[in-house]
Amino acid sequence: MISTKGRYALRVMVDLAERPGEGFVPLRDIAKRQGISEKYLESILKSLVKNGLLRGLRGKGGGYKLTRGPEEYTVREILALTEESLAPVACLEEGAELCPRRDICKTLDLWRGLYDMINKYFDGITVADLAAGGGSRDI
Amino acid sequence: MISTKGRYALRVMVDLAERPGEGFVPLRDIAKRQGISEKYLESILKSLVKNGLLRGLRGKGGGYKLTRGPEEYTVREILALTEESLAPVACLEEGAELCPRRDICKTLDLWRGLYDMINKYFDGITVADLAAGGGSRDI
DNA sequence: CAATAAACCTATCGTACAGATAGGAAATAT
DNA sequence: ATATTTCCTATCTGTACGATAGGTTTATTG
Repeated sequence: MISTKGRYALRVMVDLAERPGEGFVPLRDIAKRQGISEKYLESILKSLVKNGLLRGLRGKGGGYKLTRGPEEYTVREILALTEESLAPVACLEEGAELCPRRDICKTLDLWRGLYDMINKYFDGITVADLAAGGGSRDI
Repeated sequence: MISTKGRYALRVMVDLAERPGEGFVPLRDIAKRQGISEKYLESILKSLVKNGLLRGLRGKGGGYKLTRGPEEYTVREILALTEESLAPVACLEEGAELCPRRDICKTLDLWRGLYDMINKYFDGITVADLAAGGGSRDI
């Protein structure tokens, strides 16, 4: 289950991708457009800045901007930062202690296959894809 | 994230599938083999019985048995019972209130695609597949 | 009929984490 | 100087996961 943190992070990235050349965009504007609490969003953007996906500038005229082109961010990269883990089961999480049943477990391959599939899916979609494709296709 | 409930349920189904023609298998034996607390497992099996995936018989010589052939249970069916929801995001859960941003949301299609993919994956694997294929392939 | 073995039922509990809120400190512009 | 904005730290609440405990009903067996 993807948390609001990850979902909000993606929406912010798309929001910024839709404003190329506008320089630094203040959190306030993003939060208002996206209908997300400013304070909560702040904590999310902090981790994106810390990991170099965004640049933040303080003071008047400050805000946030992308550090690369939208096509250079994969969905996976963003979710990996904001989610605790993308692994579908605890025993596949990084740093998990080795399951004593791993050699006889009849379900382990099921989870490995799922994990692989999800990772590939998220790897294959960029912020640019979301900005271009998403939204109301149901016309 | 799949909970222990769903993971344990699958392991129990496979465990029973590996014992065809043994009649009713007591919870005690399953729990011991799988290394799971009896009491906890009990609550999981209850829901499987209630939904007709297993038959339970009380009293001496009682236990649990499959109600169909192992190839007639899909993984999805089992997980759907034990997991609260398989939807990757809250807005896709059944009975969720309609998101007011659903027509402009740039990420909704991303989640729909993921949900579809996961459902198809789980639909395509049966308990018989798990019993046959899983485990140590790394020989 | 008594004893035993098993599923069934109800209630409780601790812990962790998601989701959020609040208040202030530091930096940048005008 | 003042306004604006990110940055930092701390705190709070509800909820669901994961588990445990004790008792009740049903069936078999000697």
